[in-house]
Amino acid sequence: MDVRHALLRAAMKVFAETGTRGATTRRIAQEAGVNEVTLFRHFRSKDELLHEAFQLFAREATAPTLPETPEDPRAELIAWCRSRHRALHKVRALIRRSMAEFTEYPANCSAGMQASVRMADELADYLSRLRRLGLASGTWHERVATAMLMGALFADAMGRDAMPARYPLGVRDSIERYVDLLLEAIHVDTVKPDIRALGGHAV
Amino acid sequence: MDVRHALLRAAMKVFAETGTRGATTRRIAQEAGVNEVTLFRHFRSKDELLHEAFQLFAREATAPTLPETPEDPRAELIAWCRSRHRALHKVRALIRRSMAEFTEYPANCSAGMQASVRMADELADYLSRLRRLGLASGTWHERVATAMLMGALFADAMGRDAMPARYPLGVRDSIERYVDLLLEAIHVDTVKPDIRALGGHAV
DNA sequence: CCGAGGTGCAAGCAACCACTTGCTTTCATC
DNA sequence: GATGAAAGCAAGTGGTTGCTTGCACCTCGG
Repeated sequence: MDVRHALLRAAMKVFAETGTRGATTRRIAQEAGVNEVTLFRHFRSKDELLHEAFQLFAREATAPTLPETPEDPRAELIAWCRSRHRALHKVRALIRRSMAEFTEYPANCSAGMQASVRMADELADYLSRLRRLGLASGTWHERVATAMLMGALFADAMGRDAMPARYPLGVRDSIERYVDLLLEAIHVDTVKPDIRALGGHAV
Repeated sequence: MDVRHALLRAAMKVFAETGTRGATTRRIAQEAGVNEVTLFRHFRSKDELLHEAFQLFAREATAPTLPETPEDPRAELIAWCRSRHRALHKVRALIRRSMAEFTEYPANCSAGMQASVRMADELADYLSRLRRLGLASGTWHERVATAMLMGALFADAMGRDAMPARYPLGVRDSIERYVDLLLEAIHVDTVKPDIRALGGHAV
């Protein structure tokens, strides 16, 4: 089963680099270090290979969770956002390709979108809990607040390397400040670590 | 020059549907309603056609502007965001394809990215003006606040039709609430229209 | 020692790709 | 009515693509 797994991984890599049309069976086989004929001995067609590769990829996705009972919202949200941003940024090329081919091949995109929806559900529930526990207040809509934070994370992960001018701060600082903006917006009183008291703010 | 223009428009349309590799000269010519040979009489190669098509597309982009002296930040920001969201959503297929091919063909993507950076500059400047005029306050970074709002708009425009579960509210309401969240985050006191006082908030 | 299963290799298939050639048709202008 | 530019049309070039065939090799367990 070693060759099979190598082919699946190679398929994902080549797909991320060149998309479905550009991911030729010759390139995938070469990337996996096997003969092209061997590819067709393990998979009936290129489509089947790509399909199974996407399924495997979706299964491997890890999901960090927000705590059921919030204790330190700021710390918990920052940790969650960092983990999420890291995961997005790591597979940004693949996400870009999948999104581009969403109309053409919706199946290849659906796994990632389901994961995205699950993440959004989790964050929205967490924000609702904050309000229910009296840790947050205001007239905000938890789905909109979720869309805002996750949108910022997503756009950051996708565009940071392509448009550095739009992201003068480092990833760590930026994420911290996204969370701080959201916390202000939903009226969460945070006890920021001492370090921040010294750091001051933007020029 | 009519045929030439039809070819350029057809090239953009087919590219948005299928990407560079999928945009064959046959399909583009068919879409433009001309013979494939005619395509090569007007453009030396497929690459040249696509390149000129991107340039034309970038020239046609319109740019709504935020006022130099803010008067009603909420209304001005909502209008700006709506216009920006509409523009993004209209060409979302093209943006997705361009982003996917950013690594392979950076040139095709650069025009859109430049427009995006210009927009971000404009918004960041506007937010700075708000603070300078005493209309906003706090320790937020104007580039991060900009990234957050534009990220929300971008992700919304790209993902709303693919993941409706994440966007239960309509476009108009959502944008209004993105802006309201941002205004709370950067401490802008807004006088919301009376309608909102009646509307209540999320369940 | 045998045979079965997995692999590599060379070659080939039909379809499609970007692009070219040679020729005919259209049509406004002189 | 002649002329020239722009377009259509049929055919063909060499290269790539997904996929197949036939055969040699190699490494196992029995």
